[in-house]
Amino acid sequence: MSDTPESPGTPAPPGSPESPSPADLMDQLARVAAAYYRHFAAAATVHGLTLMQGKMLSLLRRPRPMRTLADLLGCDASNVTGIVDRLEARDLVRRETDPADRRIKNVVLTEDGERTVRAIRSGLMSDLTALERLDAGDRRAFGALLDRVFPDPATTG
Amino acid sequence: MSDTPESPGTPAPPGSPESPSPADLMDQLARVAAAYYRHFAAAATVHGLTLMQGKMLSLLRRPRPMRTLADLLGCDASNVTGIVDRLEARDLVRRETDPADRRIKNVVLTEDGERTVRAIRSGLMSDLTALERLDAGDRRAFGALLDRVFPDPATTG
DNA sequence: TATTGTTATACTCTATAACTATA
DNA sequence: TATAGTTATAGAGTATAACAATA
Repeated sequence: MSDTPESPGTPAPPGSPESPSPADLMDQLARVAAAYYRHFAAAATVHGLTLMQGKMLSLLRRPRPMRTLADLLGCDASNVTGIVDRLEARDLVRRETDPADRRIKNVVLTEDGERTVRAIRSGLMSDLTALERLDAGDRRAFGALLDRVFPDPATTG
Repeated sequence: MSDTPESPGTPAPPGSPESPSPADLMDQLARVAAAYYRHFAAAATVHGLTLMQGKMLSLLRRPRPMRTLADLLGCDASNVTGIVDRLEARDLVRRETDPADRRIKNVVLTEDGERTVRAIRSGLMSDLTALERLDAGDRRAFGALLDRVFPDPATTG
């Protein structure tokens, strides 16, 4: 290995009592976000799904209008058509026209889709064994810090 | 807003002293990773760059072989060719053949590329204002927890 | 008129396989 | 032989603009 990806900036030396700077934390968040998606994509690939298809399924704990899915995925509404098309072709989701507003199509998990979502979550969880090793105090602290840095709109507003 | 993305699982009620479960933290990490990339992509878009192009530039604090870039991005080597092509066409990076091993091409930031990287990082940092508001103790605790859950290969090995 | 979802289009990202050139 | 990088290909994700159906 002739080219190690050493961490950027000037992190504190091992065993030092110094705190990382905000910029150091930003770099660490970049690494963590990349690692999370690497694990998630691997868990989705096991079931022949892409990252986006896996994300989509994960959003369907309850039926959602196409439009809402676009907002939650952070992509244009036109993309959702194709992603849902491919999931529907594999019988993982269904489109159901909303009786109250016939413009809206709610996307619903099939039984196969529910099984797949559970399997992806379970596979991901078994990759994140470090979470299981945190004691209750660390979990509370970690959750609180994550929430401070990226406030949850559902919790906040 | 008729369709709120309420958090999954059974999170502790507001003000409760209860700790989130490992599964709750996994969901929170999903939310955080998505939020990080939403901010990062927005910072890259300001400069007319895609998420992958922005990621690529961010890896080039020092020159890197194409192969290493593929490993760091977690994609096939053949993709790097195209991504670097597009960045090179915009004079943000250069390819330089390694004198010691003429098979290797090191990708180097141009001055324009360096400016762009700084601008992206600065734009991202100003989106993550919550990081600036953490005191030294919280930063140290947050960094340590992030490292426990996603160990840094550079620090660990 | 406004909103939901689809289609058409063009571009980017992606993995696979086959290739060139270096080692 | 093995490795670094490229090309060709096909499929998936992406935004934009134009459109139909519904409100």
